[in-house]
Amino acid sequence: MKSEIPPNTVARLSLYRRLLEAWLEKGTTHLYSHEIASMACVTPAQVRRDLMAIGYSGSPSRGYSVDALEDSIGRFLGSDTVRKIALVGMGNLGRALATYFVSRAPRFRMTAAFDNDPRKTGRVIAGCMVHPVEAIPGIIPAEGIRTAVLALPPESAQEMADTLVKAGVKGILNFAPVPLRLPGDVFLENRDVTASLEKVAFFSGQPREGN
Amino acid sequence: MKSEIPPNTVARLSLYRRLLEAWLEKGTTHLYSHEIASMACVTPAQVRRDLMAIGYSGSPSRGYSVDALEDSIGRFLGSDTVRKIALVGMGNLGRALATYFVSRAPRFRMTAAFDNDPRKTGRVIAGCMVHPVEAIPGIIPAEGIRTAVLALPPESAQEMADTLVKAGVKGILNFAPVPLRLPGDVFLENRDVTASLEKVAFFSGQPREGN
DNA sequence: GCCTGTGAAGCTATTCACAGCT
DNA sequence: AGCTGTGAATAGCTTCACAGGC
Repeated sequence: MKSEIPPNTVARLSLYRRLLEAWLEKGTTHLYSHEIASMACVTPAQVRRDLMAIGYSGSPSRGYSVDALEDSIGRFLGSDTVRKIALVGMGNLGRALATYFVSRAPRFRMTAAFDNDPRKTGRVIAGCMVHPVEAIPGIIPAEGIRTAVLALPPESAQEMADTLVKAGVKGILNFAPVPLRLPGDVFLENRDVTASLEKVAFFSGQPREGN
Repeated sequence: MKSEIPPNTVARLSLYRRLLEAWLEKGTTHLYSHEIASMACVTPAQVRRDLMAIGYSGSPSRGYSVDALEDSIGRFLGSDTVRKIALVGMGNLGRALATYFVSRAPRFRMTAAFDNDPRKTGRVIAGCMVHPVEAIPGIIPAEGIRTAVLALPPESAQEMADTLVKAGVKGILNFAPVPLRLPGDVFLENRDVTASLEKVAFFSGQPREGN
């Protein structure tokens, strides 16, 4: 095989799609790459490359068909099928994420949530049924869940990640502030909020050249 | 000027530092690059490059002094001085972030929080005094705040970002799921959670080669 | 003229590989 | 022998710039 999709392209496609939906509702039928680029705050060349990656072609005279492109991105990302997600950790961050996903990312289904606190398990919190972590090996394969979000304290993150991978998870979005050691066939995205803030704080101090 | 620090290096330094602190408490005095690398789940060469960037040198025989390195990173990141942060948006995510920072990132001070909901303003929530957004132009310059975290719905994110920049903010950590158009001298880090989840879900489906 | 699609160039980030030190 | 520091190589991502089409 030759062609790989750059991860950043996937993230941008997600954004393009949301922008296109807004235009669809307004009845706009066609957009040029520079118009999409402007809304997404990227360069027009970037937009064309990204669309090239999913094999979608526009017309030089009219640009891209909003309707067909939205559909094309949707099928590429797989959002026409239900994508089941597991959430592990129902602390402050976990609850906020659950609420966020339910209201803002309806294309994902938060199929199951897990926590080790018995005061939380067995209840529905933020729209998600919370199970004890011991139920992971049973529920994940039974539901065919392949994607998990970790919102855990650093102490238990690695252990839960191992449990998830053993149960068949192939992609983890990790909010715990520790690195995870995972097999190479599991996709990992780290969102260490402390490190992000450190980065921003650092460059807020440094003077930067404008563009 | 010639040398620029790679943003990713800054994020990793934040991680190294936290790892070193744990070893300091255990009384370990020296570590080799491959030991730090193993804990951080990166390559030894990456660690040496990162430390080279801050001008810290180890010894081929003993490795890096945990104590001196921790200190060196701290001074480089500026964490010996108080770094004031403003948080804008006290919804579910904002509250979770505030709680998280107060307990897990004590080197940052959440100096002020802002929200436009009158039921929230004037109170202390998650350890932060919440002000109305109209107070931004007064408080930000008075406190000398240069860094802000945005946890807002997409509709108001751009407007609040503009207000913050006008008030002197030079770095924004954006959790709103929209791109922000900002002057080139303002550092921007986007943490669009929907896009992150989309990326992970996409690659959870695709088979990937191991390492 | 102004657009798309895309080879080539340019940047940035990471890893290799080895000289030099102890 | 096994480490660090680093030039050189590689990989990955973004932008340039232009051929080709309406």
